[in-house]
Amino acid sequence: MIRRITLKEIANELNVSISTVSKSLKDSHEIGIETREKIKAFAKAHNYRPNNIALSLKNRKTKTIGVIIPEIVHHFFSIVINSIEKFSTENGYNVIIAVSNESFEKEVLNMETLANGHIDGIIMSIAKETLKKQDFHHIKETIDLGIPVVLFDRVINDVKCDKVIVNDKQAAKEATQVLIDDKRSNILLITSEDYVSVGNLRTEGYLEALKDNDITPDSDLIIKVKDKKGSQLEMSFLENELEKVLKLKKIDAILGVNEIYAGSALKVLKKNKIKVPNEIAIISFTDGVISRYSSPSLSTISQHGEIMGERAAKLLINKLTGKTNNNEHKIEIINCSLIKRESS
Amino acid sequence: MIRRITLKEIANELNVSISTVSKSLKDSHEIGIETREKIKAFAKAHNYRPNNIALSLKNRKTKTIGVIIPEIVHHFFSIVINSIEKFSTENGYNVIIAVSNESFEKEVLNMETLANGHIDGIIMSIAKETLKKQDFHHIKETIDLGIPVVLFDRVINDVKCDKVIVNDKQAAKEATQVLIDDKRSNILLITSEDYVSVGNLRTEGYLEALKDNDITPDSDLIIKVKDKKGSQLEMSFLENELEKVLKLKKIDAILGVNEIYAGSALKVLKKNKIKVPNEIAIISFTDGVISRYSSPSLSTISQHGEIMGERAAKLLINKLTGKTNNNEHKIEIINCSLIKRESS
DNA sequence: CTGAAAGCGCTAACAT
DNA sequence: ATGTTAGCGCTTTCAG
Repeated sequence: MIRRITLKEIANELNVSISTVSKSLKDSHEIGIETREKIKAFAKAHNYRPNNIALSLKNRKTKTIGVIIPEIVHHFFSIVINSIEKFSTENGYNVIIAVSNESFEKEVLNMETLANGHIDGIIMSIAKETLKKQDFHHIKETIDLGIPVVLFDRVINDVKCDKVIVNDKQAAKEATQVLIDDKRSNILLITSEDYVSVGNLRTEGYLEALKDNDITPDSDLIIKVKDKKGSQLEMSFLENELEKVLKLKKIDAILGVNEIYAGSALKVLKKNKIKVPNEIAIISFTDGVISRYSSPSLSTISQHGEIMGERAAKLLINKLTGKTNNNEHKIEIINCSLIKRESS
Repeated sequence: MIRRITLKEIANELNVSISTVSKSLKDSHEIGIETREKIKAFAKAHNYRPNNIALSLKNRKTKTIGVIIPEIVHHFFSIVINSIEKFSTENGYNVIIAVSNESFEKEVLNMETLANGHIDGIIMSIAKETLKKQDFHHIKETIDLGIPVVLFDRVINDVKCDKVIVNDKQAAKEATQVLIDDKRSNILLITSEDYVSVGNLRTEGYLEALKDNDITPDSDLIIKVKDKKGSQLEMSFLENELEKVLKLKKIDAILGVNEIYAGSALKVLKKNKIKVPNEIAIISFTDGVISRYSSPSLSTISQHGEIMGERAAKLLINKLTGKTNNNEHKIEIINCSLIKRESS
């Protein structure tokens, strides 16, 4: 951002006007071929680069997309980011990332900074704390300002914008059915607290599957992992609860709403010398690295993060380029798929 | 970026000049308390936000930092990013991310876009392909343009800039020594190809430890994982090689230069019913999620990604704010630490 | 105390 | 074919 040569300097050096330079560099036929070439040569020699900031000011767009995610050290979100980044770059957009760290305050702050700043639109997944508070004014305000927003994965109903989600409920139902078909009927669900939209939907799917098979749900068989600051704490909470259940009840399967829960559960089972999948089968959401490298490897429900990212980016860019109307709001639903590994 | 109210509009509404508005909003004492308050009230009522693009143009700085990493779906890099993001935000900087995906071309492209664009400085870790090609012109050019660059983890010598690295060689040596002290002398090293700086240093450390203990290195006991497009391929290469070695040689320990290698090795050992750590102990670089959730969990060498990120950001911001001279170049070395788990 | 004007780098409509 | 000018939104110096 320092000494790069400007149009003005080129103009001065060559004793022409700034606009002549500008036009020449755009190869405008308004300018005589001779001067044009001379100017282009000079510019190239001096490694001229247009100042994008000035362009942004003029065009009222920055060609960059803001992404707000709850966590980045997280397999699913990093996959999505990667995919957003890829698709956006291909379409001439930069990506700027902000992490809310599951905090409402930070999310609002991020939103403000991005909205006042160098972005044309926002793609986001909502922080847990925000979901809990049910306070979405920042998102609404951003949209009111005319900045398009696309929500993915953790979305909410009462904000009007494009959304990309996964068929959470259905996928959970199907996974549960797979376990039931495998003659397992005491299925433990490890889920998040109710306000987390996706956790909630997955819980519903689980319950529906039980109902369809005339299995009475047992509230002891549902562990809702309490949010703590720091995943370490959450995990020890989960481990304690699980130990308790194991003593209390006979269970033959576990459905986890994400792979950290399932991975931690697996550790507990091993500690208790319980055979997986013989005694207890496991299926989990999030097809990440834990699932693949644990042993036995975990059967998972892939949420297809790459597709999510790409769809979200596509929706946003379509809005940005005016391909879709600002008042229409699409909801794209991506179908999960079950990846069978050793744990089921 | 659409209808937000501008100074000009406020000025018109209130029949004052733009500069009066500007000054009032900055609470300048030049302006009478009365008009000042009136203007501030009006601005607040209309939710006035300064246009950061205009500010950037004026100040010739954007208050954003560009980060280029080889991969984002990667525990270590995501930790670093997270930390950079955190520290930068605290200091009033935004972070914009670009992923080279280990490709030289993409890295150069990213660099160009960032350098012409909305950033004041760059933090980066170099792509494998770039290391292989030994072509660093893009980095040098960026620096010549007056844009400060900080390199981390995968760095190179012949570029003059700040760097943050880890004592790779020493850490590898110490880890090897730990294995040797545990009466293991047939230690298999799983490393990357030579041009990857960190892999190379770690290999050196391994060799030195052997030498110090009068163990003759055996080239059969060094697997250099070939780069392939797609980590799946790399892993099957690694698995094949490892199977071969297991048949050929008696080994009692493995040192992996990252946790993916170690995790994959662990899978192979299990498949072959080899007891870890009894028959073969494992230590690996990268203290990530694989190490923690595999079983047995892996002893790892933590590279302290949070510290790296913070240091890198601090170095850059110090340059940006003029706290340090543009011509001095610091190299910060972070000490790894060995985290003992079940595999050793 | 308030305002006019220049300028950051660029584009584009409008002269010449 | 080339140049002048206004303007994107803001800050800041200098006049009034």
